[in-house]
Amino acid sequence: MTVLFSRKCEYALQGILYLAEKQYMGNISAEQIATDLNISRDFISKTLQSLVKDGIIQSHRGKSGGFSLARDPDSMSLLDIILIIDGNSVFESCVLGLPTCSTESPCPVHNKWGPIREASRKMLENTTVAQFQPITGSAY
Amino acid sequence: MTVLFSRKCEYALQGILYLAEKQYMGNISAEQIATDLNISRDFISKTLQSLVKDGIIQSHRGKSGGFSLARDPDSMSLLDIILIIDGNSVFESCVLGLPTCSTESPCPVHNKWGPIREASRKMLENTTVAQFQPITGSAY
DNA sequence: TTTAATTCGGACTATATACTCCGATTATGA
DNA sequence: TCATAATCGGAGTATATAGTCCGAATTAAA
Repeated sequence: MTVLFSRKCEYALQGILYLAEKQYMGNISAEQIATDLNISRDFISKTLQSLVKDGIIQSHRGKSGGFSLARDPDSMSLLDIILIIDGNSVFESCVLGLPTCSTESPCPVHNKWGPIREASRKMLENTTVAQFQPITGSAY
Repeated sequence: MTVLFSRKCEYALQGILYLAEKQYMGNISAEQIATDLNISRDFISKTLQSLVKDGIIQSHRGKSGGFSLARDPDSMSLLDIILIIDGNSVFESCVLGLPTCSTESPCPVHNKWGPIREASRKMLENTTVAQFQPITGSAY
């Protein structure tokens, strides 16, 4: 079960953090990434492909091809990635799932939840991909 | 798509908040609840049935039967309900889904996330079902 | 120019969650 | 005692997400 973000989003974050770490090595194959992150090659491959479409990472086919970051990791926040993949429903939708809940007509929990929601959004917005290098030896 | 809790959990919270509001009316039928909350009768029924097993609410069969709270709404926190239905994975698991991430060997995001996780847990723990009455006229 | 390594893309399967259906059971009250 | 109104419980369907498979296209280097 996913905690907060979709599995696809989790894998994307893992993949990007990994690519940022290995940035100096140029293209890295899906095979290599899958092995290091202990994820199925086909699945991380699919996930990374969609990130290519989103312009977050680059890919190169053929021999010695692979994936690499498309943007400066300094200008890439975790929030950027989350918004692209999962959208902003995590930060907007009602916690109780009430369809009619909104800022104007808040459900019982809405106002209590607001500050926490804002804090997490800000944290993710202010945390860039670059901040995490090097991460080798950590939970990977 | 669910935001934070499972759909079952969302419906359970809605149902319990609703029952707390209508507490003085005694048994309320699944039919009635479904209509007021705009949820399928069969589904809210199933959800409430499992809450009966968990001892959170009571049920009575037969004519003029229905559901009612089993405990004092003052002593029922939102966290109680969430833990029973979704477990505590929301508060424990790694945000990035890394299986090896833990307090001892935290992933890059782990420590940044900690305070927010704690704040939300505390909020849910300190918010009782009783605090929300009456909620008629709000987002229901 | 050929071979090997790689992404790409489409179609497929698996699984968990969400949701429905309906008959059996139970209780009330006329 | 009978009709009615309700939960109970089990089995089924629907849908979204997760994950796999494999062949085609592409590229680098031998």
